[in-house]
Amino acid sequence: MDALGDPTRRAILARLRRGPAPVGKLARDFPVSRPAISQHLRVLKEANLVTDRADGTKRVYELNPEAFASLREYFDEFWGVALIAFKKRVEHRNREER
Amino acid sequence: MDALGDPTRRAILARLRRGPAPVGKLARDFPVSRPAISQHLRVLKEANLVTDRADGTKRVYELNPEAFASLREYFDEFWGVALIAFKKRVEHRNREER
DNA sequence: CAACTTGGTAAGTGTTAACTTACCGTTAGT
DNA sequence: ACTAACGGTAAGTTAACACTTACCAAGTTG
Repeated sequence: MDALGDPTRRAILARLRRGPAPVGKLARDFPVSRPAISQHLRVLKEANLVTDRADGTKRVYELNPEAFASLREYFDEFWGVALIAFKKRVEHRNREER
Repeated sequence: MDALGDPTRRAILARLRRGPAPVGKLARDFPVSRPAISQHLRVLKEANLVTDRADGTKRVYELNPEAFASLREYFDEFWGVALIAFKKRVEHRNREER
């Protein structure tokens, strides 16, 4: 979640939706230096949002489907708890008004 | 999305799942000062994640359901695009292997 | 092997932002 | 009206972080 806080990282993820890409190509697509991209990719990798593999001298980064599954799970669970609590409050209020 | 970058703010949201709460109560539940909570709440409010209303001298903050709906929408759309791109790549690969 | 491409990392810099204390306005109760 | 409770805001400090340049390691190609 912390990894999603930075706009550049979100942009990198958005770019990776279209398919895997090596670091250099990503750096060319963005108005920041290649090392900056590398550092962002490290954060994204530590957050398990992307995976990487070597391809010659290149290193290809790709979206990690599992991460987004668990991210969605997180939201569903969060929202689920909130809904249950909301229902309980409504019931409680009705009971008092009776 | 930027608003979700901070752990304290996520904790505040998690607390608000259980129901609305005034600033002072939130401040007592967290290891930071009341002004810090106020500032976080302002960010959350600007991000439309919470709503607030006056109640005497208290100010009650509450989760905003709409925000989470649109947040989920965001993820669904994001993930949808990625899936479509993935499918296209698979088809393309099959065509080439033939 | 030599030259080139690619990318990770170290070191340094500037800005942001999360926190603190201090202060002020507003509402409630006696 | 006075006092207490509540909370927003201003000002200042400190730590985090997004970025840069410089350097180095590893792989590919002639």
